Amino acid sequence: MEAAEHDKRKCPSHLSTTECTKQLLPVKDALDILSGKWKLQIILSLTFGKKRFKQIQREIPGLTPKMLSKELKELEINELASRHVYDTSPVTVEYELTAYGKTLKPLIEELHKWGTKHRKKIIARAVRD
Amino acid sequence: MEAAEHDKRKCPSHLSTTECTKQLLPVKDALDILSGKWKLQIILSLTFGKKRFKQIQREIPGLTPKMLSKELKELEINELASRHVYDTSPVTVEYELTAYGKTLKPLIEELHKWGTKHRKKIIARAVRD
DNA sequence: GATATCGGTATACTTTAGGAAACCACTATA
DNA sequence: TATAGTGGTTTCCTAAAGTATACCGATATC
Repeated sequence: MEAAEHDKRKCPSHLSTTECTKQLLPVKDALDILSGKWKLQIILSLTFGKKRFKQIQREIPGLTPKMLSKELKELEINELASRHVYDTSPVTVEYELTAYGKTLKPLIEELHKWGTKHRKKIIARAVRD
Repeated sequence: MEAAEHDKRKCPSHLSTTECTKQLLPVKDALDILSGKWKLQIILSLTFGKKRFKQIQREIPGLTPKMLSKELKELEINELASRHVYDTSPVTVEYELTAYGKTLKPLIEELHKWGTKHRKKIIARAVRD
């Protein structure tokens, strides 16, 4: 009975349908880290070194403090960036990519590679038609 | 003057700030293809072979025909999936990943790899605390 | 003749993401 | 004493994403 319920058209023979969707969870996690309007730009900005709050905001036109604050908190929660407060006046806060945060690099490069090919393909079609 | 305007803390020395953000466009393109609530599951479903509309819908619980229709159209527009209509009764429509659509696989695997590590890290921390 | 299946579409609704503007305590500068 | 900069928060609002439900014409089955 159990074996008969498995439909080979849906999933590879060694995986049940629910196991398949479980495989998607980590992919969605990774995607969540990178998607959204500002995350990539903020991460990119931090790949070039430590940055202060206003400094990031100035670099990224249109980015409001609310959004920046929210995104930086998420980066911290995910241990991708660290926050350092210095007791100066006015207070200095620096954000920095962690070593772990830097492990995103190959992933972003892979996205860049595929995206570049895709741009070419879509633009080529637009010219053709 | 022009050279002096370039801030090395922001971007690598060979790129201007605007050139940097241009580099992000293809990354965003790739991300757009994969993000959204259903895209990944639909693509995954099609990696196991041709599928009919209702068949996909039955495989993915919660997916409404409106969303499925919309996502399939986007996949078609991006040439990731193809649509074949057969003049049977009732009409048969099959969707299939194109060869190009299959080039997403290494990208999704990369996301899976990073996401799996990330899950472990975050779960380990949750257990620790 | 009623019901079900096929591949969708149409309309109305809720939920989430993001934007605009004002504001906070603190301090340095003019 | 006024102004500007620091790192944010709060409130209100709009736009986009997604959900629920009903419906369509065609045909096959009961």
